[in-house]
Amino acid sequence: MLETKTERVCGCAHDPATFAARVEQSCARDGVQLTPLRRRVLDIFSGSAGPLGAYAILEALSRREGKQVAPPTVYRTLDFLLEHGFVHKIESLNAYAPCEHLGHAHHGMLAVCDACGRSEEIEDEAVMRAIAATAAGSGFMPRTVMVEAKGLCRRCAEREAGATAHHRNPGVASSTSAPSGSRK
Amino acid sequence: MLETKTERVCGCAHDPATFAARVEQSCARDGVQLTPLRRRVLDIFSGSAGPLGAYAILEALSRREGKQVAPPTVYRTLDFLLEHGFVHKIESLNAYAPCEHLGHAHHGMLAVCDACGRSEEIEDEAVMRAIAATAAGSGFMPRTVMVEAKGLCRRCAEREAGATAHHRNPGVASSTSAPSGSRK
DNA sequence: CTCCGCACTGTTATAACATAACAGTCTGCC
DNA sequence: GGCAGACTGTTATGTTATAACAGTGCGGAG
Ligand SMILES: [Zn+2]
Ligand SMILES: [Zn+2]
Ligand SMILES: [Zn+2]
Ligand SMILES: [Zn+2]
Repeated sequence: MLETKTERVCGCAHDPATFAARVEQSCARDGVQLTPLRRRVLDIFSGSAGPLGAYAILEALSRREGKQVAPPTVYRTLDFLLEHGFVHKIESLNAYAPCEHLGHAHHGMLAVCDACGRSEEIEDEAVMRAIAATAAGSGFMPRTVMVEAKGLCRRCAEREAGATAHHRNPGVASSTSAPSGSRK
Repeated sequence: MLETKTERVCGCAHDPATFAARVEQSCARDGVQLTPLRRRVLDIFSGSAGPLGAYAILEALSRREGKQVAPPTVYRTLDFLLEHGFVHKIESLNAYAPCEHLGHAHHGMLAVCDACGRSEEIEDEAVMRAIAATAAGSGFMPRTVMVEAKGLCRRCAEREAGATAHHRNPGVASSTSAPSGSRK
């Protein structure tokens, strides 16, 4: 919610605040039906600093609508967004994150920060080629491939390095827990 | 349960039937405590043709013990096996599979067959190097990496190719559902 | 215009996956 | 004996996801 715009190699703007608007344009262009409900869920993603669990979305939605929303409503919306590649599921977190590379037929590697809970989607043509090659070598024909890494994002890694340099702090900065409805 | 021994590049025997015995040896060598309960769970893995969900293990265990077993019993056993690298969790399936590369400090890619439900663990030094490089390029410091592929294993791919060649069968061979407690 | 199908949403109930918290047992050590 | 630690049992509950069916609104065929 504090972070905006980070430049990447691919050159596209990943400003979370404009995520919903960009998806909206994409839908208009492709004749895909972006209903009010779906749009509200996109807004919720736009306003989040990290991946969201289905039930976190459910709560945000309930707050926004002023009345209780049921799980299938959320899961159906997520199905729609997943099918169209507007969001990705992070399996190791049971959470969902907005796609940061809308439009590219990217094959993304998801990197999740253990410290701040944010996720980022890294372009990785080389990784996917390596995986395809390895799979082919064993006779396996992949249809979908998922790569998820956990570790420290640049910001958190730098902050931690600084902390240890200053006062030899052994405790990990994990009091800064995940920003939104996911645990583990 | 029908399949035995498949030879791989790495040269180690992956016979599921001997999985429990091999883990047992490993524990004896390392002074790790392999209790009867843990051993029974290993046996259950040995007797399975594919990944097992926690509740599938629970049921198998309950049957074997003759009395109802509770979830924590299973999850604690799985924790033990995971910690020691004897089994892996397949996040995209919420299921667990025996390690096929006991002993190697492997970094495995898990390949799950959509048709027969089996999983295999493929060695992939190159993939892990590519991932590390990609991550480094974006400033991310990975601690753990997960690679999961879904598609067709060699056997199923061949069978399907044969089927389509013979009578132009459009229906996927998905009636041959997953072998054990997992869906999706 | 009417009827129908289709896409979307609402609602209730339940399935599937996972953990918290506390109690009991056994074993080895002081 | 008394105690600590590792393991297991037990009860209850939390979290994630889906099944099944009902209602609504809209556009096109007849
Ligand atoms: Zn993406
Ligand atoms: Zn971070
Ligand atoms: Zn392994
Ligand atoms: Zn197969």
